This record gives sequence, structure tokens and C-alpha cells, in this order.
Amino acid sequence: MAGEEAVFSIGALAKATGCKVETIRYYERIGLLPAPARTGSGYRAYSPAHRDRLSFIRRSRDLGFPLEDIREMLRLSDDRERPCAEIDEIARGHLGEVKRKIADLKALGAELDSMISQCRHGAVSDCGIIGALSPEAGGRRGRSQLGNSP
Amino acid sequence: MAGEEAVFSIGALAKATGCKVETIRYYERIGLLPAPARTGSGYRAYSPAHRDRLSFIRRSRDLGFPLEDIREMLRLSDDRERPCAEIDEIARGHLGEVKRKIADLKALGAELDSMISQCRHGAVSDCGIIGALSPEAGGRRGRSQLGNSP
DNA sequence: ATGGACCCTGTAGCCGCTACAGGGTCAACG
DNA sequence: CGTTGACCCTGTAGCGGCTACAGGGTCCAT
Repeated sequence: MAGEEAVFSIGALAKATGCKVETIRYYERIGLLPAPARTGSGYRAYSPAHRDRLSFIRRSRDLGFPLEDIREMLRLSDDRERPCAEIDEIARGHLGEVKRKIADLKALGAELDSMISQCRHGAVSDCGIIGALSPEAGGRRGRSQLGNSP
Repeated sequence: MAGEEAVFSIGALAKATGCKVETIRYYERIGLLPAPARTGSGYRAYSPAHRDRLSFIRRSRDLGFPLEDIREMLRLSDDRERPCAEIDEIARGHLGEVKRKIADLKALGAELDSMISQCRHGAVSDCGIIGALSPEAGGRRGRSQLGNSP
């Protein structure tokens, strides 16, 4: 029961982790997933360690971590004795980003909402949406043309 | 008071609209902003109509509209008699996108939050964050290595 | 006449993939 | 044994929306 040395083809690894084959090759190219052994005919042969690492990457990506953050977390996690404060820091940083994005999107959604509510459903020349997006610049108003389509 | 035919250099236009010079050239390249007249020495010479159109683009971008949506809205707004239902539709579509993104990010933030709260601030080998990101796959647990750093 | 601010074109890079093109290999079926 | 079709390989280019050069030309004030 000691050595199960299962081997995955790239397709099998893709299935096991939910990544696409091209994405796996891409991760190898950018040095995020170590290059696996090759079969005689040049096929990639992945180990369970590869699968675990790729699953980690995939789950982190699902949580929106950028690849560089993931790279750093993997690097940090290589030293099992190291305190995990740095990893914590990356995660907190990312959470901060996510919260800022939510706030931004909410403000944006509110603006869109009010813009849409101004639409009288008439002609474009009277459209509240176009009006809201157009510049009021300098006092002339209402009949400015955005025109000159290229 | 009839014909103010002010002309903007690309730098002046950038200042007037809050776009960067390179971005303006990019918009011209992709056909979003019509190519302006040129001076004798080849400098771009923009009209107020260009400024208005670019302001429209800029405000729409700030609201997160993709360039193709903006292109379409500009096209639609060229016909002033057209009913604005289509523009309304684009805006509503975009609002829907924004709302979906907010929901996604909220779910994500909650996951991150709970992940971070599991961190015991000990060593990496015991880190709740790494644990939450790592696969539990198939019963073996706790001491799996993500390793083999490239 | 000289310096620095502006302008020009063209190209390459950013992120995180995705989609080809143009081949080689392997396993199952007849 | 041959043929199909699913898989695999490399390499390159594209997406969106810019941004950043490099390597020049022009304009205006001093």
C-alpha cells in the first residue's frame, strides 16, 4: 500500500482537476506547474503531486487569485516550517481587492440604474441614457451630435 | 456667436476628456473615434464634435461598458429619430452583467473570509488557508506536498 | 540656435487564457 | 494487419483595453 504511482496523461489531469489541456500547458510554459516526465513518445506523464498542485492552482484561480499570487503562495508553502503569516497576508490582500471591486461595482450599478430609469422610451434624440452619457460641456445642451461615425 | 470652430491638439483633447494620448490614438486605430483632420505637419486637429464623442466614450468606459457596446450605442445614436429601445437594452444588459459580477464577488469574498478565519497563524504545514485551497482528494490528508517547485 | 515640450509611426508587452495549424501516436475494431 | 478516430505534440496568434517603449519630427520661447 506504500507506492501508488499513478500517472496521468494531460487529458486525464485535465479531467481530474477541471482545467483545460491548453491551460495546463500554459501553466507549464510560465513555470507555474513543473514540467512532468515524458513517455517514450513525448507525451507528458503527470504524478499525483502534479495533480495536487494543479488542483491548488485551480481552486485559487476560482477564488480570483492572480497567477502571481498563486505562484508566491506555492513558493511559500514549499517551506512547511515557515510561519504562514505571509500567506495570510496575500489572502487578506486579495480579499481587500475583492471588497473594493464590490464597492466599485455597486456604485457603478447604482449609476446605471438611475441612468436607465431616465429613459423615456422615445427617440434617441430625447434619450435619457444618451443624455446621461453625453457631456453637458459648457452650457449648450440637448442637440449636440456625437456623430461622424467612422 | 455662430461658429466657434475650436481645434484641439491630441494633448489638448486628452486634457479636455481625461483620456490618455495613447488611448485616443488607439480608439482611432480601432475605428471608435473618427480620424481627425491633420495640420500641415501631420498633427491631428480635433473638432468639438470629436471632443463630445470622446467624452461619451470615456464616461461609458467609466461605467464599465465594453468598447463594442459603446461602438453600438454610438452607431444607434447617430439616427436621432430611432427609438431608444435598443440603447436601453444595451444598458440593461450591462447592468445585468454588473449585478452578476457583484453577486459572484460577494460569494467569493465570503469564501475568502472563511478561509482566512481558519488560519491559526502557525506554520505553513498547519495553515488553514493552504488547507482550504488544497485538495482533500481521496482520503489521504494533511501532509500532502504541493511541491516540486519548478 | 537651442532646449524642451509636444507630436508622429510602429511595435511589443500586460493578464490569463483560447484557438488554431500542422503534424505524430495510440488503442480498438473489423 | 490496416484504418479510423481520439488523443497528444509544438508553435504561433488572437482576445480586450490599453500602455510603453523606440526612434524620430515639429513648434515655440528664450
